[in-house]
Amino acid sequence: MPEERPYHHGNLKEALLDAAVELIAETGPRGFTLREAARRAGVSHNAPYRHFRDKDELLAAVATGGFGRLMHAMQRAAPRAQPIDRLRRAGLAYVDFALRWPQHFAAMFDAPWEAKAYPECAAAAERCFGTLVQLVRGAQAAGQMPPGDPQPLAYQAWSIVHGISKLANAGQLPWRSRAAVLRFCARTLTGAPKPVPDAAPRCRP
Amino acid sequence: MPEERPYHHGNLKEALLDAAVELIAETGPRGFTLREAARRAGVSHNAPYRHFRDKDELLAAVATGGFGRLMHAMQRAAPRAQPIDRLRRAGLAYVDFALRWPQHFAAMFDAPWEAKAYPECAAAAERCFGTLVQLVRGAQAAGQMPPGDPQPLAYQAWSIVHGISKLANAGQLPWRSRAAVLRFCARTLTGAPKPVPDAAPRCRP
DNA sequence: CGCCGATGTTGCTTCTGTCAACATTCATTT
DNA sequence: AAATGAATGTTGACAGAAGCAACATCGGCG
Repeated sequence: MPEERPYHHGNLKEALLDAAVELIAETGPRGFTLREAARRAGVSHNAPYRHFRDKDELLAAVATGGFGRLMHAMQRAAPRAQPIDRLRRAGLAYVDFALRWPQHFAAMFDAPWEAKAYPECAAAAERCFGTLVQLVRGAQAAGQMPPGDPQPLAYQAWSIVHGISKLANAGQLPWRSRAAVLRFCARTLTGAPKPVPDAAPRCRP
Repeated sequence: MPEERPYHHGNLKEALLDAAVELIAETGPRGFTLREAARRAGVSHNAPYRHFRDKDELLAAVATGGFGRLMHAMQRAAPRAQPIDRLRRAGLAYVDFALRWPQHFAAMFDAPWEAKAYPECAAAAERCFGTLVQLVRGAQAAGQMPPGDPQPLAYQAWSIVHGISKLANAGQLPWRSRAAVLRFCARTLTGAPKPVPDAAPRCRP
């Protein structure tokens, strides 16, 4: 196996993706630069064009990878807990992911008006959402969520964790530690203090 | 009052802000360019530096204005309805704002890791959140929300509408019309189908 | 009337994305 | 085994943008 990269480097595509992820983690999607990624991969400023049509395609590839990681993080969360708890843990995993790699997360969801042109990325996002729907379905089957179409419920759950993630990353939430934000998220997901509760009379045993 | 701008244009700062808002609405914060803003304002590419330290400061000013508009939109929402309904309407106004000016909304919340350096912008965001807290307080006073510290409740409400706004703008929600997204938001805020209900033994008379 | 600070302009330098032309290597075919 | 063509990388160019410096123009001050 050729460990030396005399001229053809071997797996530039992977190296570029890694460099891009690293760069984005450091300086954000905005500070990210094709040339700097090439520099870090040890190739000339034009080598990336042999593997990606343009800058946006590399960004899209990074986002695609992010959706994969996010999906696995959600799937790994408490795989043998009660279905409803699996869903909650998956939500916490979502927020945890967003807080650990805020820039990567931003690359996945910001500047999407053009990302729509990358079907692989859209498919990865779709799969990611699909696991959420599956989790909701599980909770429904266990009678822990109201029956019916799971999609609206999944979208609602997604909205909550996504909102917390985005606001936290934007520095708009008052908690500074990841643990504190996750506690807030857990409290919100448990629904103890319903965000905007129904005005109907509450049942208290 | 000098209506002519022979050499000194009179109110370049305002004109630049307007041009920037317009430009951002067209091409997004990413496509935004200081030089193009200057071009639209009819001045040379370096005139903006007399009014803003750099590109980011102009962006921050645009974001600051956005927070003001958003706040007013929330305050205008159903000013004489039931407190809990005022809160819901304010949430809908939030999402409506985000959907109507997605790029402006993005300028307010994306790339914030650096926006923190602009105290005016942070203050505007703070005021914006403050009106939300006030609305929650009103609902609490009317007995329509659980008593206690209104801040966590306000943050939860904010997270929901923010999540819906961001996902919708990212094209991740399935509804294509603004009205449909707003209906989804209204349903979510009414809380009829709780997103992730408590797993604790349910009280059923 | 002459000076000064504010505002606007022209002209650079550096960096980036992208195109075009050229170089190197590998695999395959003869 | 030598040659050839497709991948893959490299060098060099150009346009556009951010930002710095030096210069120009204007209004208000003595």
